[in-house]
Amino acid sequence: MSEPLELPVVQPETAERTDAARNRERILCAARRLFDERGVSCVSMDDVAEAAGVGKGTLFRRFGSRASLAAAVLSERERDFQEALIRGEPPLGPGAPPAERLAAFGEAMLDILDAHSELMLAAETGPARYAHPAYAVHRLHVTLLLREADPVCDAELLADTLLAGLSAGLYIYLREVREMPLDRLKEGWRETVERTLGDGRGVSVSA
Amino acid sequence: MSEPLELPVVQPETAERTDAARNRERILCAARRLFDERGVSCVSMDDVAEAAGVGKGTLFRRFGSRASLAAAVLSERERDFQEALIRGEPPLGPGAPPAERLAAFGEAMLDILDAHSELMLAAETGPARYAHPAYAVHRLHVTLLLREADPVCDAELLADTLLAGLSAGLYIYLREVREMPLDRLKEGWRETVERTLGDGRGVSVSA
DNA sequence: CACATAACTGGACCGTAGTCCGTTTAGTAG
DNA sequence: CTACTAAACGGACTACGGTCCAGTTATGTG
Repeated sequence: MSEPLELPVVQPETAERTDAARNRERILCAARRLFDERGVSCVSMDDVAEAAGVGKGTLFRRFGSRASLAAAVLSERERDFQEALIRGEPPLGPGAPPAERLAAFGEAMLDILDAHSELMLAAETGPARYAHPAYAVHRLHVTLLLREADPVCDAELLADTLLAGLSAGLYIYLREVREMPLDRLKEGWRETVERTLGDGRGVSVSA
Repeated sequence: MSEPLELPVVQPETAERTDAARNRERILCAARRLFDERGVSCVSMDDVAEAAGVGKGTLFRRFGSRASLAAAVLSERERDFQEALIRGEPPLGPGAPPAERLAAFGEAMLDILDAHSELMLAAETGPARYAHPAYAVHRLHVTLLLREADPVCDAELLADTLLAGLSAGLYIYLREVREMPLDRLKEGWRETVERTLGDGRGVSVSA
């Protein structure tokens, strides 16, 4: 409690030049539009550069990779989500017991995946997922909840393991290949959380 | 018990022409050697084709993609592993209680990852992991163990979730970026299995 | 305003995975 | 042995992600 966590928000040390800022906006805008129109996988980086009216070099200077561009397009959602985790209403935000917060976290992630799976898949290509600051935030959040609920567990490791179950690749496979409905995935997540944090099965909950 | 499972072994419906078989061997041999010499990520498909003395078209005709070639190179290990799962000694093979078999399964997978992480990463690029027959075998194995240990759980979903924690991408991240030793990952897996299958905490095991 | 300089720009360029298709060859039937 | 055909072959080709660098421009300073 108190100072919840220092978020690893990326603060540019040097202010951006005005033309650079303008191009960043153009690129993000064009990317959002194209991804929306054609589907993420049918949009190449050249397409984005051309639609934004900038050179390819500029595009890659701003957003080092395709995965990173996808992540940038997602960043607003992610900002809202992080806000809800840290300062929002329970059970997602502070106030609820850790097991409930963890359950709510997963369900919220699944909703985001449901809405943006293609984009999130593009954002976690290769090692990109673990390198992204958003992942670090999620990991820290889950780690703290686990540690709070059960101080003796290996929370650091368990957090990464649990988050693996919320990857976009797995989500798309479960939904599209295995044809599981969203509700089943949410129920499964709740089950996993209960089992992981000990839902009191057997252990008297009368306290 | 009795007929354990029908394994989805890929049986070519038409016999391979002798030149085709020869080229397959050449390719596998060259790939194994190059991967070993330079590291998987420093070997291109052109390199493999040239070293094998075949054209690129032939290479892709035999092994539809890079991921698939990597999987083929791994196939012997995988065959031995599957053999051990189905007919080997307990606790990996039949005979031990499901929770112990599941723990042993994960530890064995972690050993394989330890030995072949680069190759396995290459084999699970993109959606390849879930499409590969080996994944189907692992999934079925874990599903059956879960169902046996706890008939009321959603074993199908839980199996995929647990296997997500054994992906090559996560493994490499945990080992190389987070610098966790192999033993810690094994211990974490055991912990996860215990929590998932109820290690008897509270619930009387006297039955 | 003139200058210096650091940041930005665009597009030519590179290596790679994967495709296409005209040519060659293994296997078979007569 | 010859002829035929389906399969296999190989390398030119494409599309894409990502890099490089010579030229341009925004911005602070005298």
